Amino acid sequence: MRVTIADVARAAGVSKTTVSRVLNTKAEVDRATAARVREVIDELGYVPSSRAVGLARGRSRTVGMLVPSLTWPWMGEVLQGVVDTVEAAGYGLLLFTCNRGVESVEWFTGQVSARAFDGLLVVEPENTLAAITLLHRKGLPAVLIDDRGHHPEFPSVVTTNHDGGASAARHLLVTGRTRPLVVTGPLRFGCARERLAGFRTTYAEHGVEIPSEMVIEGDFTERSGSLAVQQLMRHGTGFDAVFAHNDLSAAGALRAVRAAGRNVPDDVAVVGFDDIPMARHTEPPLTTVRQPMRLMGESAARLLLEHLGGAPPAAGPTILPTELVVRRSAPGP
Amino acid sequence: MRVTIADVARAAGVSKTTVSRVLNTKAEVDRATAARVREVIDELGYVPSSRAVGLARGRSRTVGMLVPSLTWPWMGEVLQGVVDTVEAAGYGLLLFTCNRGVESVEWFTGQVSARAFDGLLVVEPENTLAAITLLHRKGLPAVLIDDRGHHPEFPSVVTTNHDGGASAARHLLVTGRTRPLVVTGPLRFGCARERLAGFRTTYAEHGVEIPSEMVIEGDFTERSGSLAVQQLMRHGTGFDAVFAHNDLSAAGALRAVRAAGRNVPDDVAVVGFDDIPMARHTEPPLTTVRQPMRLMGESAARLLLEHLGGAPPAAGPTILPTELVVRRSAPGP
DNA sequence: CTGAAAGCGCTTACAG
DNA sequence: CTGAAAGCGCTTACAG
Repeated sequence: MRVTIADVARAAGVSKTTVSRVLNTKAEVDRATAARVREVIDELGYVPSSRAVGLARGRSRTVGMLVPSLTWPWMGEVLQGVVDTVEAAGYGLLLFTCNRGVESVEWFTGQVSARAFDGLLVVEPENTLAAITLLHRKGLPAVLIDDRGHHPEFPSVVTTNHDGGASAARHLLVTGRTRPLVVTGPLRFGCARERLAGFRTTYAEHGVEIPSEMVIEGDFTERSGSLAVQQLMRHGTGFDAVFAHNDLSAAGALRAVRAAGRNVPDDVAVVGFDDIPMARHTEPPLTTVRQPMRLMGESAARLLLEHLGGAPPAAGPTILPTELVVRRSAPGP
Repeated sequence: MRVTIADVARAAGVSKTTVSRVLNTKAEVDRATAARVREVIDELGYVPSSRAVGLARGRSRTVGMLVPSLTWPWMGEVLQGVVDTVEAAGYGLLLFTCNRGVESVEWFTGQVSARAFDGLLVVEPENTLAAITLLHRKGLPAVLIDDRGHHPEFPSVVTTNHDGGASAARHLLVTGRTRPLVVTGPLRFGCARERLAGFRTTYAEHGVEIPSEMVIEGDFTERSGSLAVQQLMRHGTGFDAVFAHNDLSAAGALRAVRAAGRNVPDDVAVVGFDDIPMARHTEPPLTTVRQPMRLMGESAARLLLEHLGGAPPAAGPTILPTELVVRRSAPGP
């Protein structure tokens, strides 16, 4: 039925060994023989079975990728960066989600044990970290993307969260905002703590201490942005800016501010984080700290592939810079 | 190093055949023997190698998915539906993109020939259709998602594009809009033609023929929405509504209308198609025809899995209903 | 430069 | 109910 290496060998009048050699371009094959074999391969349309190759070689030329959810606004960019890089290197990408909870994790670890892939790319695993650490210690090469929790045990690709927070602060300070509300991400995440620290430190350097009631912990949802704003208003606490730790909660904050009849940016400037597609479509469009998601995906994939190719695992995180994107919700001076 | 079926057999004092039987829960194994084998399996933490199983069985319990791009706003939903369904059935998902053009297609067809997966899910292939049709004819089970071009040769999952267009028309008619501008998708796509037909027919049924200068072909980009509006305004042609064939171009149209100093929805109502996350964040939020993207992913996956499980391929497309989501850009009467 | 043979880790007739 | 053996389609020492 399907054409195998044996068919090619027979048709070319050589051994399977020789066919295998020209397939893998080993040096020691006679030029004429190689040419003949290649002809037969084309003629028969032969393509080696990836399963058989994988079994014989002990690796599958496939990398796994585990993500918490595929519907997060910036996940597509990360994924695209990963797929492009991985494909260009001749690897396949096996995709896993934690969407179904424990069941997902079990299925996933099963796939690891089954050696379904050679290495793993992980985005923010939250509840899977224990499992992944275990697998990693047992020898599964892995790279973390946007390591929320700081796990120096893993190679990782991260953005400059601290700097990003600082750049938001500088921008707001330059435009004269001295009473900012900060809507953070979950503070158990390193990225949220860093964004906050960068922001706060910069304000402090300019002589402004941000009081604790002006820092409200959110959870990256739009709702948490609205709630934070409403809470502050209820208490009658004045503020002239909002720095939210992602664009979704920034959009929520922005909406709540306007719903309260106050103008953005005249009364309150709003700055987000991420620069998801939506950020250009809020009213007014959102000033935000851009994370290079696609590049992060590419870098992580490259790191993993290099490791799979024999290079030593990266020591320390790869750090990619954020960039402030100024739009009308917080215009320049 | 890694524990194999031979190790289990030895430790349990049985043959590999027997271990394989309990692994695959064949009936003809003695209960006590089976229990002992299972114990050893747990003890040793044995998991069968997916490569070896795949090679021996001739199928890999993996499905491939080919998408044009991962960064389209609704792709995440489709993907999530697919992954959840596929994982729950114990299959892996191998992801491919056409992002790198010809190279991608070659890589992809190579993976097919290499039997890297058992079946294929495809979203809107545009330039890959020839290749996919060939593979399909050669026996690759495949299901199309949101078949843009109408290829009855393939099983597919689609939405009610005609109905969707009709529901947009009814909504606008009920609110008294008699001079609508239609910004279509590329008319080589069946979905765009159907949305247009549904819309036009409904208007015609209510005695309103939409003149051809009020139908402008777009390309699903935001820019094409803005351009269409600007073009019409330049010509001084009056209109009191816009129906755009996706939310991106609807957002562009909406923005252009407002930039021209006209009010949405008072002067011009705007209706989109898709209901991507952004639709809730335009100003004003977008009324749109919702496509059940996640459900489409789930349905397509289920169709493919059934086929792989031995069921005959689905005859005719699976049709999932659209739903009009009313927001402020085109409120109800 | 080339090939026979063993091996990768499973499954599956076949025989008992 | 159980096992020996062949087979899935490759790669890789080893020998020549």
